[in-house]
Amino acid sequence: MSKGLPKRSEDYSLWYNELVKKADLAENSPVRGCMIIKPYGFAIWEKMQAKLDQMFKETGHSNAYFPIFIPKSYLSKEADHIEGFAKECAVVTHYRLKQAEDRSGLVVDPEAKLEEELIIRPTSETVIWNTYRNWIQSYRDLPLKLNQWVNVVRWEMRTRLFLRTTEFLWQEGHTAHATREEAKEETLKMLQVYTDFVQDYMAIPVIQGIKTESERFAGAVDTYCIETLMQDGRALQAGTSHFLGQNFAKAFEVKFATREGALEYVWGTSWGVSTRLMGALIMAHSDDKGLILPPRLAPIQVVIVPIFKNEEQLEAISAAVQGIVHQLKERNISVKYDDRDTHKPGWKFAEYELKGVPVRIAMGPRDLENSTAEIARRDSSEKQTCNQQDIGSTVQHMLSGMHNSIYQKALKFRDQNITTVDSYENFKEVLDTRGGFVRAHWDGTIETEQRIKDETKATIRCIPINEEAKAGICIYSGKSSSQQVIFAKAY
RNA sequence: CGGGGUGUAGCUCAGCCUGGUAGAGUACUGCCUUCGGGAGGCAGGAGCCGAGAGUUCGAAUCUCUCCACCCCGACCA
Repeated sequence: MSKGLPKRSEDYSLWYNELVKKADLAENSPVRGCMIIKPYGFAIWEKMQAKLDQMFKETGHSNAYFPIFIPKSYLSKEADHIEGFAKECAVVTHYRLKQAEDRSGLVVDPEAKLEEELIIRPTSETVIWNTYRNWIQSYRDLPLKLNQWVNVVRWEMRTRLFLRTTEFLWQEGHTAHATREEAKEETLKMLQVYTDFVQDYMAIPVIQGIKTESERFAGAVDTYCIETLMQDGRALQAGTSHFLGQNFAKAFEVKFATREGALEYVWGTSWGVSTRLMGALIMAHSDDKGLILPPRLAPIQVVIVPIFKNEEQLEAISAAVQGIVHQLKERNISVKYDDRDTHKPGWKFAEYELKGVPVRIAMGPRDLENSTAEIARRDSSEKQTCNQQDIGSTVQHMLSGMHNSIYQKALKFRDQNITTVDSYENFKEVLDTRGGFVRAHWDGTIETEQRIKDETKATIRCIPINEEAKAGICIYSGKSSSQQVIFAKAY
């Protein structure tokens, strides 16, 4: 393991890239734009998955699986949907390879051309709604609330590990309802599930909002989102929940008989979060020493490092450590005892700081004499000496305190970096100097939004849904505006 | 697809201008001393110098062609 990480203040982007690699989260794959998620990175993703999956089940959803291949014709059925995804689809055209004539390798067998080309799912609305047509006949079949954990492919031009990759992992929920109200309620309920998860588990504050027409999901009536702010002042969309109206039901002829016997189109929603959350997790909290993981998602919550000169010392320390491990496991705290003699304590300290392990316990001969241990917090770098018998409770308090502490820190940062502006001059100045979220009045037109984007690279992240709408004047056009919206430069 | 850059040890790179036995740091292997914040010494293994063609007695180095990757722009969760 090489030493040192670039400093955030010097090159934030490089810091992120290096951190992802050095903390053993992920690396680039032989295929451009794809990533190899390493065991440590995947362990974090698994913890996210486990909690989210539980939350989905608790809100009445079931998991299912739909195929990765989608007939090309399906994509064409919803007009806006084609528009949004056509440009980034990977397409399967053949089903066989053969030996080249000159034996130089394998070539695509031109004889094996598919009758209908298949696209690799960029999202699964089409195949799912095509299936829902067969599953839904009556109001008794509704609501239908499914989720799937899968990979999807969107052929991106520029990629970055976790933040934007050609293939990524996500979950996509797809629900069907009898009424508009119920579907809207579902859309907002899942937005709230995401909000709770990101705030309570990832320790990142969010702004809930609704997307403008140009940022809306292709095929949705409304797209709701949660927006987060990274340490460099750029925004990151952490999750989206779409109210699909009857768009897909109409495209795929999904109708149901009402209680009264009338035939009506079904109302739909879809919602997803992806491995991009890993990017948010990394960028929201970590420092120049490495990752800072919120305790509830850390694969290892506590690491114990023995400090010893010889075999006898190690044995004596190990015996005392067993009691500590027991105390921690009793409290469902995940703990790793690193008694390797191949690395020195200082090396291990740096290593676990790089990997964001929330609490480190060090125990050496001096501690052994005093029945103590040294406990260090990753987020604040504070160290304290603790009696061995109190370690379980001390660590437990420390972990929950740490969650609150990093959340509060992120919240304070976020709030300090929301700037309200009343003029375009001021708007540009804020974007150029401090970045962050910029709250401003907007006249509601695509033209204004586009011009601002072209001139400043800032986009409308969302129209907040938890703020009182106050009328005003658009900073760009001077026309009337019904509400302030949130602008930012975004990932 | 435009504009710029880079390909040499697992990784980061020097060497190229001015052709002459393939280098450093780090990582790796072994031994000794160390061990409360990324230790030190000694020894060792490691390379089709991106690919092909050319010039030359001789090419990592000069010439040409190709390929790959990275950065900056146009698209996006």
